[in-house]
Amino acid sequence: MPTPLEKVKSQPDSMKARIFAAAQKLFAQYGYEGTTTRMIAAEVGIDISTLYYHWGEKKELYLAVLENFDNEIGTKLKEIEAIVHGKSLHHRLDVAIEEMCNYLFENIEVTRLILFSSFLKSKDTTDPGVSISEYISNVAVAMGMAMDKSSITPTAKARVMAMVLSLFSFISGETFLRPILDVDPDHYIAVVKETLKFILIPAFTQQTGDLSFNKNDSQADANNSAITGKN
Amino acid sequence: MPTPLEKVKSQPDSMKARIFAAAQKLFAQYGYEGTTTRMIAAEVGIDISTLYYHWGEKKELYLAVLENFDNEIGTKLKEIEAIVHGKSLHHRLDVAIEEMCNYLFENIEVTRLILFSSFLKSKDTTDPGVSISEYISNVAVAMGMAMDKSSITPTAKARVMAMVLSLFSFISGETFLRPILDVDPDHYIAVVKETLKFILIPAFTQQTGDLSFNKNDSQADANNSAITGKN
DNA sequence: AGGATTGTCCATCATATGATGGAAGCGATA
DNA sequence: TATCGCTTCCATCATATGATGGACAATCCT
Repeated sequence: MPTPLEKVKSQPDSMKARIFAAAQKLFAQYGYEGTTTRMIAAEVGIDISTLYYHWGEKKELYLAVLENFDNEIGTKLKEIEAIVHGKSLHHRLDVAIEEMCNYLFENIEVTRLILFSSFLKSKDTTDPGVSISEYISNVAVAMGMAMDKSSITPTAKARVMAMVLSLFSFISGETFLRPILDVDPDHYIAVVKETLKFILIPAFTQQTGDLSFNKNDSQADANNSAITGKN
Repeated sequence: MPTPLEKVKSQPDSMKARIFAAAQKLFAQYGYEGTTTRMIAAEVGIDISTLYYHWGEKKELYLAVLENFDNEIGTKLKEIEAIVHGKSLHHRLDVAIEEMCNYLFENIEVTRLILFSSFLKSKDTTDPGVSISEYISNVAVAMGMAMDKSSITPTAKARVMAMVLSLFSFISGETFLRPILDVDPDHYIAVVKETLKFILIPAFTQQTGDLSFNKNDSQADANNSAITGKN
């Protein structure tokens, strides 16, 4: 049975869903404090009263946006895990980076939102909070960095975090970072994927002995140091 | 000759400097919109009029905070470059990560601020903007990824970006991430350093020959032209 | 048709916030 | 002491914002 939010989203033309979409976009662009109910209403082209009629107070709308992301990201992670289950770590990373990039780039606003809502303090005491921690643990287990979710070392968690942070940063910062790279949106996605693979795959597939979790991937260090050439 | 801002900071007990410090802290915690002049005044323990007397409008104070960071980070990067100049890339990365972590952890608020001010849109048209782009180019050149600042490929810039983003994310998100790792502050710094080295050093020093996953970028070129090669 | 329900907007309120003017305090100097 | 300049605070304003009540219109149901 669908959650109340799923029911709303299943009718994208409904006023409640249109308001939701506008709110998602604006909250992500300007943050919670920086977004006013009037901005949201204007984006939809309605009166603020209509907004309040459908959603009640601003915070309710904000929480719905967060809750929605939480569900979506969880579903997406399970999807990816199903695809790559049993494959080599190298292959898993490749697919995961590819898939997560595609997904998050289609939802840049939400990606921004989750990063900011996690990092920025709220003056309100009622912090919503998305279950990022849960996902990190799941990924760590899925990558074979721990036997189960209760026995994950801080080191392992931090390494998964590094992956997530890189990914989220590149996508959340697109409007800021892309002009620096001076590429068009499609190229930006490609560059980000390539960069993430460049950064992450060597780290996780190397044999360094201090990794208690490395199981099925022995990537001999080919000493093709193309970058170290200088000096 | 000191800049106006340096002059202010040189007298830490002066009202103007105390206001500056409080503003820096609060802007970083709550963002620009989420911070009110009354909050800043309350933090210092003064009336808002006193704040306006010393700094004028809110935006002026905000810009000063950004400008200050801009100067500090630029200085720090030059310091690090001076220390590691001529050393191996591995050693440079090791020192740079160590030094930047130490520095940024001593200035978590400012680190947060710069990340948010870059990533969050402002309703005001006058975007301040810090010269991140400049620093990325400098680092790319310093790492031997390009001959000069005018000939840096998007790929090279993106790789430097990945370093910067990881670093900034881990530090900006400390209040959110540390509870997930469940470690004390000192341990958190250590874990972050170790994780960044784990992630970054293999990528930049081993270069396992396969950027095999991505299509076009065939740059198996030897020496430092692998990245600098303009396509 | 007639009434109820639903959805939308206009007008409005209460509060928070950016900003200012003026009075009062305080120290230095003549 | 009197005066001046610098600093701080109180009172206040104008606007923006979250939120609400009520009027009006459209739709549905009998």
